Amino acid sequence: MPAQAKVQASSARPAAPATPPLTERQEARRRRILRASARLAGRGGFDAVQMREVAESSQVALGTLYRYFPSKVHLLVATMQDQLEQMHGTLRKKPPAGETAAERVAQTLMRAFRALQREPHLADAMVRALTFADRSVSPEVDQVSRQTTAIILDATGLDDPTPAQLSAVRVIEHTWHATLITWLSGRASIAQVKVDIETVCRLIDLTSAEDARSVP
Amino acid sequence: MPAQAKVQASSARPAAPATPPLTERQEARRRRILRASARLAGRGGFDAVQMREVAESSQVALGTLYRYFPSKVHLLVATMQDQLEQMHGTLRKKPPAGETAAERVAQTLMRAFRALQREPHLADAMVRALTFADRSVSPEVDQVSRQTTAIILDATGLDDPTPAQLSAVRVIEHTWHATLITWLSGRASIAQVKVDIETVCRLIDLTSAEDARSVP
DNA sequence: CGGTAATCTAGAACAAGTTACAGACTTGAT
DNA sequence: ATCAAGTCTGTAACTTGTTCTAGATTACCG
Repeated sequence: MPAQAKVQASSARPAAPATPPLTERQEARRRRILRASARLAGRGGFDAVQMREVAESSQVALGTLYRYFPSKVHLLVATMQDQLEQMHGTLRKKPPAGETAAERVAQTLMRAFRALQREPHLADAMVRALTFADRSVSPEVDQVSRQTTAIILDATGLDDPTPAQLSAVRVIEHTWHATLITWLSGRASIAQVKVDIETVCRLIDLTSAEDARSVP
Repeated sequence: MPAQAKVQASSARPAAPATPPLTERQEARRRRILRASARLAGRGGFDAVQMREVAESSQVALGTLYRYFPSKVHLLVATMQDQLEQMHGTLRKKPPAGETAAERVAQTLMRAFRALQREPHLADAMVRALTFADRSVSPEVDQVSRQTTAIILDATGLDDPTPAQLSAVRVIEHTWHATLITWLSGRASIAQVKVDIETVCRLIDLTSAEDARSVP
């Protein structure tokens, strides 16, 4: 185990744990790496993101790449964080129109789904990395999870979710990832994905209705 | 691409596609490999299943191992098929006691969950392989999916599920895998897993109620 | 039984993730 | 401006999944 201080992700995230601030050049390196990663993933998916090539493509030595991102999975999960942030920004701009929370969430997720469809290889690389991640990547995966939760909660319009609603959101999130993977590996059609997303989203209305009933 | 005929899985599965029958020694080899795979996975999880070691441990040459299972992921997915079959057998013996279908499914899944808990490393290896699998493993992954669906449908007691119910079952299945992974990577407690499983299982009752209403 | 095609073995070779290391470059404090 | 500590670079080495090859062995057919 090397005793060097690990460079951690840092950007517009609010609750970042004690991260030594990066210099401008370091921030620039980090961005170059993430950009190269996304570009390569956009071509052949997970396998096309080769660490040597990422390093070369972002004009950074291999050792440096590993200092910034301690493994390929870390790199791809960070890439996903990055893309999710952008997506959250985009989705915020056009809030979903729907009667029920379920409709709004389903609509938002399908919108996100279509965005990812445009770059299926990139989506593949990111989601595979996410579900393949082991304990050593937990903090980063958690961060992605929080970001996704935020997107879903945004769509519901809820601002003080109950535990039951949070559970529903987690289930929706899981379903979103799983359907994405299933579609990416060609085992489900878009139509089926849509149906399943809509099915799971009803859990939001279900839990909301019950909470309303039990707190008169 | 090698032009050799690929040896395919074959055991008590009903709808196996044209698979040349294996000789006794071949069947024995296949079992030795699966046993070694499960044993190694039971120790260190995904990483501990090293192809050379599986080969050595099952007294088979590396090339032969690859003839039976064309990649590590194929091997682990096949291992999962194998374990699932056993588990389905076990679960059948004690049908779940519960008022609603949702309760019975949740109970069955938690029972399966506890079974996997006993060998967390093995579970880790299998589920990680399952979600990491790419298109080339689709048939095998589909088979695992069908097996899981069968377990869930068994628990519901339904014998002629509607499309809406099948969608609910898929969502439940996805949630089961995802919660398993989340628990295995230490990002969720058993309590949370239980809550989420119970949450998603209500979809079964929900869809059943609606189908009943629309077909008076 | 004899022959032939398929299968198996042992081991080398290759690919990509990861680690190690020596020397050059930056940064920050004095 | 200078020095010490920390970073970055270039490169080689190591690990493990995967492929390849040549030569045994086995299974099957007449």
